[in-house]
Amino acid sequence: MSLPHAILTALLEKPSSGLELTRRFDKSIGFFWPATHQQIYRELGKLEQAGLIRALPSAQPTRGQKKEYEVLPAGRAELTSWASGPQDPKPVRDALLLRMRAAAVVGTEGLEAELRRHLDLHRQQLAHYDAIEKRDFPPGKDTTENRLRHLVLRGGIHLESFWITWLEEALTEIGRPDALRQPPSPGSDDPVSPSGA
Amino acid sequence: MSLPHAILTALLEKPSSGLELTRRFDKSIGFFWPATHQQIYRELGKLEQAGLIRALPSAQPTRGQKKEYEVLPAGRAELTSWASGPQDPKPVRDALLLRMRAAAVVGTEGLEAELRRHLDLHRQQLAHYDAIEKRDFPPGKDTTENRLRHLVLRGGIHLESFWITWLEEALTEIGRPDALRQPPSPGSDDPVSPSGA
DNA sequence: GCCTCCATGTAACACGTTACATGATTCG
DNA sequence: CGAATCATGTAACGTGTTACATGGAGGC
Repeated sequence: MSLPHAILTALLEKPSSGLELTRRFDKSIGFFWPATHQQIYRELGKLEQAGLIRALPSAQPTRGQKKEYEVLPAGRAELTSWASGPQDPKPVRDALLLRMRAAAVVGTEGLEAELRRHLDLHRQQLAHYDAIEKRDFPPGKDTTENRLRHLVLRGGIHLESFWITWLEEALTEIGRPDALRQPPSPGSDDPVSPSGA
Repeated sequence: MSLPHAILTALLEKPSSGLELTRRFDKSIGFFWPATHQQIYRELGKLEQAGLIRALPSAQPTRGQKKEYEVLPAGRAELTSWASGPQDPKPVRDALLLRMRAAAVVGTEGLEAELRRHLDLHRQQLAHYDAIEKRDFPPGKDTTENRLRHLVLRGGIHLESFWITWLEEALTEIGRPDALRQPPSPGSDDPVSPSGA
């Protein structure tokens, strides 16, 4: 139930058409909630039907014609309530950690190269965020909205830094002398808990 | 395409029935790839049909009767290939960051309490991981498999630490003198980029 | 016999992903 | 007028989520 709220947020920041939203997602909200244009059109339809947004009257409803949306009071209320209520954090779901776990069973072939590749990608992303931070959040301009948006960006920065740190640790570790022998014995005991419980 | 591979990994570690898998997921693989029993049964069916696993002959196929699976050579091959090939990291998708962004538009009511709550949850999870680390990865026992599994766990530990750090930073920041005034002006400019580009 | 727990499963829906279809506008 | 681009959409599918259904085994 997050995409509709992401869209409401974006529309409150600035009324837009579907494609405009898509592009704006790609360079800001989409960093922590990506969405394709198909998802966005689908949600815009639902939000309009639910009476949370409406198409600006200026636009004709013919196909291929730009259609701008704005948030209605009910939409703002819905967003406010969603943003202020409790919501548990969603558990992590990460394929790289999983593949590492698989490598413990079927062998580490190709693993080191993959870790290096990911390390590089995360460094690029971090550089990207750093550039945005320099550009958009210079000292001063200290409004409440900006502080909050800055915090979100710093979340992204910390997250990329986490990956970089961990990947470097992992590369060091699997590079150590005896750590690169091939597939281990089958039938070893349970995942994180060889000692039970 | 990750759940089937998570299941193959778990089954290689130890042949199991659906419920056993579910329980083992809950305390190890599920930390970074959660799955409910319904998902697991569904995938077990697909994997069996695809010829990657098979039910152990000892078990009868009546409803309500335990059914154990083991991985076939084709399954191991599939897992090996999946674990060694390239796969781009999936972009982040996090509701708390999103809600913070929304709060920049509709106001910060309830935000601080929610941040504290999350902080607490992440501290608990970190404590949990720390306990597992102490129990399962004492110095020594330095096989390749254990090193890899330890690295995965350390990934979880780093990740929780990231959240704790960031949440503490956020709480400090929104606690600062002028940062808690109510809803900001509507119609402010673009998300991360008030200055454009 | 009844309740509880173990175990396997069905059904329906929500959401994300990918590929493709179609109309409008602009520019050479 | 033809091609490229902008813009909105359809369709089909994979996976995750939630609620519920069914059968067997053991204890009281």
